[in-house]
Amino acid sequence: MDALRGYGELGLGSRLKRVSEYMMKETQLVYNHFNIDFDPYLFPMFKIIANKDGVTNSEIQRALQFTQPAITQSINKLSAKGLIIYKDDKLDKRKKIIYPSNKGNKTLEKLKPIWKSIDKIIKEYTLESSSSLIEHLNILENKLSKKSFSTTIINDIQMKISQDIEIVSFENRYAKNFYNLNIEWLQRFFHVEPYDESILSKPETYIISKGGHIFFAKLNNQIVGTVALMPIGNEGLFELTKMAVSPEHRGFKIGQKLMQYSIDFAKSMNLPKLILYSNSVLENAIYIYRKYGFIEIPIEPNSPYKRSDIKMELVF
Amino acid sequence: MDALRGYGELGLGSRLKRVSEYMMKETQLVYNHFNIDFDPYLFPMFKIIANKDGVTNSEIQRALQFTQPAITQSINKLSAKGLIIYKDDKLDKRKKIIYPSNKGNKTLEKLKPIWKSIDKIIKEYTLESSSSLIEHLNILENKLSKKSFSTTIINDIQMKISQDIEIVSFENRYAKNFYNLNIEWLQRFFHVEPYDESILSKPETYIISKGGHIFFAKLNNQIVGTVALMPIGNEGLFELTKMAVSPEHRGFKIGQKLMQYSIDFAKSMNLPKLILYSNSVLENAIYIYRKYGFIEIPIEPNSPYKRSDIKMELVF
DNA sequence: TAATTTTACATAAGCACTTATATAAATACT
DNA sequence: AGTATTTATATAAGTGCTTATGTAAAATTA
Repeated sequence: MDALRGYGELGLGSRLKRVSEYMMKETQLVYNHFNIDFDPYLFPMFKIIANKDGVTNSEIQRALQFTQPAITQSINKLSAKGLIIYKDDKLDKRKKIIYPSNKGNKTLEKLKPIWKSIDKIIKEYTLESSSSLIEHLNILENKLSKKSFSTTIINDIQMKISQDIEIVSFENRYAKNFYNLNIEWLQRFFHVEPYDESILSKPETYIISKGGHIFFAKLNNQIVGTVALMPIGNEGLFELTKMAVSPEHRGFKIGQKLMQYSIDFAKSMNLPKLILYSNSVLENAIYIYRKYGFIEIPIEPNSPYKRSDIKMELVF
Repeated sequence: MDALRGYGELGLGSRLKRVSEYMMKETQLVYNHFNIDFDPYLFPMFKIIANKDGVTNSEIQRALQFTQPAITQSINKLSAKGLIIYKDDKLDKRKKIIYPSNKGNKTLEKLKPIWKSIDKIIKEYTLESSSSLIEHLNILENKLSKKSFSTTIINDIQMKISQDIEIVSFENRYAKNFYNLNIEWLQRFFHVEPYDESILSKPETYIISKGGHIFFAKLNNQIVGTVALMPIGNEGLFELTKMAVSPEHRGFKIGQKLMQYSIDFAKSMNLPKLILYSNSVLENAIYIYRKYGFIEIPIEPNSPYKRSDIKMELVF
């Protein structure tokens, strides 16, 4: 029982507000999912700044028809996020000319695929002929209530990226990527031991030459994730380890793609099972392990990694 | 150059917000114009309270899908305006049951024609078939930019009321209306003199029997305004005086309707001119006098009214 | 050239929402 | 019956806008 809908044209103002607020909130969730420090309400301003390369406060104000203090405040927010920089106008000392910063341009590149997907999905939802504005709103709200807007957008983006992800095997030129991808989470969560340094610096020596395998996720010719299968003991037991995804590419299910590939590979080798060691602070990783069928088993007192407090296995 | 429009589907969220905010603001202007102490954002809540006769905070919340604090705050606002009253639920002591107050019901009666007009105009603007939501928004915004929404609504209501207004001549049964209508503004702006009391209490004696005329504006069988033409001296000079409109019916151009009728009447009597005395604080009245062609002339030192500081005449 | 008006931007406070949290009463669980 | 959970409402603080106002520089006018 949606009272606002029952009011028809009379409730249009409140109705528009409700839909708008919903979409803003959901868009925020999408930005959060992809770890982008950006707010939906900043979108119109930031897009103008990005398009025009050098605008003033009042130029934005005229283009958007918000009040001038609203623009000033949003600009301050963009500046606080480090997305824009100012230059003083030489000819008119009152003016502050606004440009996207380097970080701003990087953020923009991350935002573009999201904006593209939003545009696509909204078109799917609203490019329909109808006999009134209210009917169009009904259609839109019905679609939004079936599946949340954020989920739809996130899935759409993940699917698109997923199609473009290619899994490749180790080559020497990827050694540096292997190091960089893994050192990031090691440094962030734990202390990097000398043994870590060795294994990450010389994967050829420590993994490949011992009969192990390293796979990489490649997106647009860029290495964005990795995982290794390392033999332990000499009974054909393999450990899944050194899984990492670039911070800029989290949220695209790249970890899951690597995991699926590793499992398929292990099965094709007729391995009886895979084991892995992890730590309970690595919640996202453990979520993936569980999702792909790994079950927690007791960890031996002298486990090979000091930092591990969880051992899991996947029996085929 | 409207950047938001240029963004198409991508800018939908911001776009909806903009249209919504515009309509809210304009609706506020309409309420202000008709001297109704009400806010557009209170509309959905107040309509539920009015329809259901006895609702709780959380029932409203479920019907509108706002957050519960939003409802509590709006209810407090409605209460502060005196539009609602509470009763405690006997069975469940947590609940506060909300009803419209007497003032609330009165306000509701004033709001209904406005809501009716808003619904009608929005239907005119949006009951059109189009191939996308954005196109519908374009149509709506184009129409809103041609003539402000508030002006359109106010004119529509004024026109409807104007058609229903009937001007009638003095009868004894209207004497009380003549008194009440005039005493209101006299008390509000000035001090009521004994002579005022006499003339307002006995219009028959002081105006009609001396060859004067009194007209009344009648709306739905209710007297809502008045004006008098009073002879002064014995050279056929008439003074336009005692013009008043009920506070509940201001904004409907009733004063202008009475003025037009008086002028037509004076012309039909072949009067050479009309004069009037007023005071500069009565800005709305003077606006009407000027609009209908009255010109300010020097006021005699011993004018008949202590409170007058302006004298005007309209020569035919 | 001096005085006035306009333009560009900033700051303060208010408003209608939000999230987070508190409190009391009713209901469900064991 | 006693305890935990849920429900109904209130309060506090934050957010993105608004209006109102201030300040400095530029443009216009006298």
